[in-house]
This record gives sequence, structure tokens and C-alpha cells, in this order.
Amino acid sequence: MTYPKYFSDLLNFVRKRGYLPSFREMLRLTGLKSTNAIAKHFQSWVEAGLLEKDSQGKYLLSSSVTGLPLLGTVEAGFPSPAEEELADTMSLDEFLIHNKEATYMLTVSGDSMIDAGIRLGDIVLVERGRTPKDGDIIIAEIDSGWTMKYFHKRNGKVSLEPANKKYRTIYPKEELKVAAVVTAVIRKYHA
Amino acid sequence: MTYPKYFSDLLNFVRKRGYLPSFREMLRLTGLKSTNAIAKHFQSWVEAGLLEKDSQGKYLLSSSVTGLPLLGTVEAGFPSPAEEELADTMSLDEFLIHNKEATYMLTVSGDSMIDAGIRLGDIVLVERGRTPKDGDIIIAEIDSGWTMKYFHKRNGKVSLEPANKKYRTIYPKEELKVAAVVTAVIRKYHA
DNA sequence: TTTACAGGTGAACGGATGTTCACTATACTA
DNA sequence: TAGTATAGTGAACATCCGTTCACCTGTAAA
Repeated sequence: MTYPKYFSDLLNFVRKRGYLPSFREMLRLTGLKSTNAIAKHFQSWVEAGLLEKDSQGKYLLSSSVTGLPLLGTVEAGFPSPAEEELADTMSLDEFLIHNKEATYMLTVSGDSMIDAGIRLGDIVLVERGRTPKDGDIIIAEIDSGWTMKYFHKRNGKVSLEPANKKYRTIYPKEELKVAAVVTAVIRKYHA
Repeated sequence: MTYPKYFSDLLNFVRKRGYLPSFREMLRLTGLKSTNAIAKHFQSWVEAGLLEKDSQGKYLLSSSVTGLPLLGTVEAGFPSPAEEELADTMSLDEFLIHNKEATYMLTVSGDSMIDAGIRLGDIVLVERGRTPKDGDIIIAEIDSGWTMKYFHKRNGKVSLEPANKKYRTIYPKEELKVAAVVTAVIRKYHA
């Protein structure tokens, strides 16, 4: 309800259909009868920063609408309604995914990375084909099984360390098969 | 390169511009010279499940392209290339955000929730205006400051428990101000 | 009371859109 | 060698698009 009149209709359409409604479709959504009325609204929404026109003159939802408000820290809490407009916005996909073609989601089984704050049932985003650096968390193939471990490379020696004292560090004898590098961890509540 | 010829050109366009190219724009991208050639490709891509036609006959990227492949568990690892097509796909935004209007991102400061696997620098997705249930993690306003705590309500008595033995449980004397409920935690590596 | 303005109507426009038809060139197969 | 898919050309089509112009109506300020 914080959006101008009719703009929520546009947002609903975008969420359901995945693209912006045409002026004629907006007529149906709003109950108005002249495309000129829509044109005037679109113009005012561009001035308000809700819409943009790209280089080809086509309308786009601006990122302040598609993204999530990125506020400060937990301690800072929520800004007062007056200053709420200062917030930056951020799309989760853009934020978390760099190489979409190579990124996959895996569900975490086991507790070998618990001390790294990665728990059973968490979801990890992994990127294939990347060369791991010392300290990265990776998915490796060990003895025809898969595990998530810290990757360490010190003085040319490679080791796979779990983040759980119950398990032991692995020193690969043969060539280490790195399947993917973990780029993010996601935990969802209220399933 | 796993996509059919010309389809990657389409994907690049979508990522840069946010909408599907028209047939004429595809001509420019592919170097072809007849919109009919594009039409035939689009048709084959629909049959391949890469594109869809919605109820209005407009082309859409199908979710198998927009989303991320959701594989099994870490232990299961990556399927062999032969069976890779069985994977389900998932959009991060759809997966994590239910009420977009009320969802915000906050950066975690402090270590009061460390035993819940929420660490300094993590990002939490929070939803405002939701009534917390027993066991939820919430953002609360306490003495004109903000904290993240477990919300407990047992026998009608409310308490705020940290997930860190260093801190003490809070029993609110006056009315508890619940700013938001934490719906997801995100940790990003390779900043 | 007059003026100005925001919001809406209705019609017309040139251009862009997806579709369709007939045709051509290349490559593979029987 | 003839036959047949496969991939692309070129042009025409009806339809839909965003824009624009003149005009109407209520409201609020001068």
C-alpha cells in the first residue's frame, strides 16, 4: 500500500506473468478506458523511480522495486518510516550468483562442517569448475563418496579438514577430485 | 555451451536487458536474416522445454532456465552427466521470499546467536508484521536497542533467549516490541 | 468568479510484433 | 543418383504497441 494507485496492479501482473503489462493490459487491470491515462501514470512512475526506460525506450521495473531493501545491521534495527527511503536494494540472485551456468544447490547432510556454522538441512550454493584457494569450503570426491570440507593448501601440501572435532583431517594420497567450491550457505526457517 | 545454438545469445540478452528479445532483435544477435528462422528456433526451444508460451501466447523463459539446478544432498554429490537432466530447478527469490513487501535484509552484528549457526557478518532475511511462534528467531527492540534472539512463549510467559552462553535470557517487563521474524540466514563466501 | 491543474476520455498515427507462405541451398541417406 | 530432411531467405499480413493530440470534468487556489 506504500505504492501509488494502480502501481500494485502492475506489480501483481509482473509477479504472475513475468513481464510488464502493455498499456491495453493495464486498462483491463485498472478499469481505466484510455491508454493515455496509462501513459501518464507510467511517466509519473518513471519520475518517481519505480520504472525506468532502457536505451531502446522500453519500460523496465527499476531495481528499487525488484530488489529487497538492504538495511543496516541488526543492532541498528529498522530506520524510522521517515528515513526508510534511504535504504539500498539488492536482488538475491544477483547478490549470490556470479556464474549461473555453473551454480547448483545442494542440501547438507551430516554434521562435518558444524563448527563453520553449516548445519544438517542447510542449503549450499556451489560453483563447479572453480579452482579452490586455501581456506575455501569445497565438495570433494573421496573414495567414491562426496564430502564437504575445508580445503587447505600449505607449502604445496593439500589437506581436507572438517569443521567438527569428531572427524579427522584427510590427506589425499592420489589426485584430489574437487567437484565444486561452496560460494554461499542458506538456511530457511518456517518451512 | 550445453544450450542449443543461438540460445545463449538469447540468455545474454535477457540478463542484460531483463526481457526477451523480439524476433528482429534476435536477428541482430544471431546474424541471421529472416524472422522465420528465429520463429523456427523458438518453436524448437519450446519443444525442448527452454521456452514456454503463456496463456496469451507470449514467449517466456521457462523456470528450468531461470532457476538453479537443485541436486540431492552433499553426500550424493553430482549426478553423472547422463542423468543430470533429472534435476529440479529453483529460483532463489521464490524459494526464500514469501511476502516481498515486508521482507528486508539485515547484516548480523555481534555473536549472540552463534550457537544457532548465525555468525557475525551473516545476512538475515526478516519479515515484518508477522506474529512470532515459540522457537522463532526474531529481531526485538529492547531498551531503545535492537537484538536478535530466540523468542519463547511457554505457559503465556515470554522470554528472549540468546544462542550464546555468554549472554543472559531476557524476560521483558513491559510490552515486547517484535520488529520482525527471521525467515532465512545467508552466508556468502568469496566476497 | 475566474484560473489553473490533475486525472481521465476517445481517436488516430507510425512503427514494431509474431505468424505464415513459397522458395532456396546444403547435407545426408537409400 | 534421386529423394528427403534440415536450416535459412524474403516478403507480406493482421494485429498490437506506445505515443500524441484535442477535449472533458471536478477540485482547489487566486
